[in-house]
Amino acid sequence: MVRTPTLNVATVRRLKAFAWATDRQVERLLSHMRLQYVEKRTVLFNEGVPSDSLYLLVSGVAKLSLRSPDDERVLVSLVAPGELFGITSLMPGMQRAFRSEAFSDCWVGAVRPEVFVTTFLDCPFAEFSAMMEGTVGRWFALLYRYTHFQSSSLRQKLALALLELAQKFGVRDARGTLLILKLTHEDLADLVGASRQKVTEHMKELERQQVLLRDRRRLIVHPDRLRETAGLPVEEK
Amino acid sequence: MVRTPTLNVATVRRLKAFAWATDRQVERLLSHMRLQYVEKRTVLFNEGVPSDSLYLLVSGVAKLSLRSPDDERVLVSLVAPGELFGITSLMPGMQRAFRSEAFSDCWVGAVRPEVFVTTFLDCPFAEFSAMMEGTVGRWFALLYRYTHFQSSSLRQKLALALLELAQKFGVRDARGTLLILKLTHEDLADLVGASRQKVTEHMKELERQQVLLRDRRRLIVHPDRLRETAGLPVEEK
DNA sequence: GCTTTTTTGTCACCTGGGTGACACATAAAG
DNA sequence: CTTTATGTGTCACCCAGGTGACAAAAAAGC
Repeated sequence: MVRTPTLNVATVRRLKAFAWATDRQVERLLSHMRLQYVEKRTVLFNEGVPSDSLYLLVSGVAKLSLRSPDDERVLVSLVAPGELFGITSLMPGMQRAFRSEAFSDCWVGAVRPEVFVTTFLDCPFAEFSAMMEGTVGRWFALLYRYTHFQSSSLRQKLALALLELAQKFGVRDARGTLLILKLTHEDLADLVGASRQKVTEHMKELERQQVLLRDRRRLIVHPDRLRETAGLPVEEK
Repeated sequence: MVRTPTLNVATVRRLKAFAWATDRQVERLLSHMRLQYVEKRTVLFNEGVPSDSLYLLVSGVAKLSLRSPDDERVLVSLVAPGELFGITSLMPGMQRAFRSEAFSDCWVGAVRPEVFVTTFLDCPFAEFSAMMEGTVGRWFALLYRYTHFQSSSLRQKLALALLELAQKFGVRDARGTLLILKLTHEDLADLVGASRQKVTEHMKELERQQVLLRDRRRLIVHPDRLRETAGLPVEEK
């Protein structure tokens, strides 16, 4: 039989995530928090699902991971007691970036992100989350790329990097998406952490396979095919 | 001769970072923004320095990078016009994580983070930034680790990962920092993106070199030596 | 305690990608 | 239009780390 942990104001305030909060705030938060026991190996949420809750790990260890194309699992991070996780819920309409599961038996508190924000910040949730999106949103894109790099071949890394560049610097063009940037192979090599020579080889190869083409020193990429070579699920519109 | 770009309310509102803002807010922001021309290759800020400004890239391309232990440079990201960067300034006392320099000639607008936050959110900056710290702060730690992984050997990756674990799960102990977690070599392998066998080999090696030791299935690490093997500057207290 | 399962340690062997070197192409500078 | 610098393409060679296989050691079940 498992004993429900006491989760009172004093306990919570001892967590570093709440050191700066007032008693009243913590009190309000607790009154809105549903506490749940999560048994080892149980999945709390999966990557790709809508994110509607923010979690506080009360005890135990939680695990954030993702599944790579070749079905290897990447362990992104281990969450310690006192940490907040499931932070995508603070950005509007964002899906969960990682899967979360209990690494050991855990007690987890869940709150709606709106409650969390309005408790500590007295400003409308929508404003806060728009601000988050505009500022830290891009860090997520980065984190996404890097976590996916972990288990990828150079080809896949290149595809992933070019995809990100296409989103940022691409304009539609008759032949695909034109990158309005003059990038050298060396730049790309620095971006994916590889040698210039191998980047050259793979770029040639990608050209041959019609994944991209070059007009002068401008790249024109084909996002769908890039997504495919990166091993990502092809996005349906 | 370079022409100063017109930076009026309409222009700014067209940027996706500000699509949701009101005219009055944008107006206020602009009145506090110092616009500057940055020539290609010029460094705007270096990693490790205190971060006191938030930047808006008006035109051109900016580059975020870092220098790895072995002096390779990792190109972390390219910033597109309309994006905000230098976001560490939104978290209290945080240092710049990356170096930023102009990838091409740029026009850049700088604002104090307090102005930015109070303009769009009408809540005190201190509260906002404490909230940021508590929520997205850990994502930064992750991003930090992953960007540094880029140019590291397995040894260094392991050291980096263990260092992060020590910060989260470590308790001081007569012999060093005890990790209150039972991790298998396979877990570590998933964390650093390597094979179990090689992790075993390197862990043995690290034990031999007194960087860590094992008591049963509990790890006791020596953070300073880890930092050293990770190739990080040793932290002076 | 004994048995089963999970981890650890260590091989021998293979491969993706790093390195250096150099010719060729393209762009900038004059 | 030349010259010089910078980027590209392609080698041959090497090494860190992946893979598979298996024995020894620890844990977990019973």
